[in-house]
Amino acid sequence: MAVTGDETETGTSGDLTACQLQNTGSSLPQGGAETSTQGFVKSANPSQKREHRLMKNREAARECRRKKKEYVKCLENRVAVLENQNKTLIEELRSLKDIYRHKVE
DNA sequence: TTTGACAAGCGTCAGTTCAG
DNA sequence: CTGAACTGACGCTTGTCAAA
Repeated sequence: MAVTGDETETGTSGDLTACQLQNTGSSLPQGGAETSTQGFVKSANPSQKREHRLMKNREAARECRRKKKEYVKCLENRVAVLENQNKTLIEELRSLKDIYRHKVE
């Protein structure tokens, strides 16, 4: 056996932490250099404010999609690893059953 | 070559969440 | 309470591919 031993190691425990989507960066203050932005927002006229808001949202949407894509890829990885692990365990069980049967006979 | 179906990516809006 | 960030939903554009 030891067919997929290496893969199990990269998978299970690692992916549990790697596949987190919710709190990876969403609630972080994103850079922290908001002072200039705030100054701008206060002095800007409504159409400038709107433009600024749209730009911010555009970037946020892009980032959101990037994170989601990464998360999905991570989950798919995890599925592959677990499927391999499952296959290995089934094989192992079969061979143990076989050994047992020969002993009994 | 043309055309229709499909997937992927994008921008925008609206609703939600959270820090200040 | 308010402003900023996040995200689901919607419509639009673009690229790819198989069938005609």
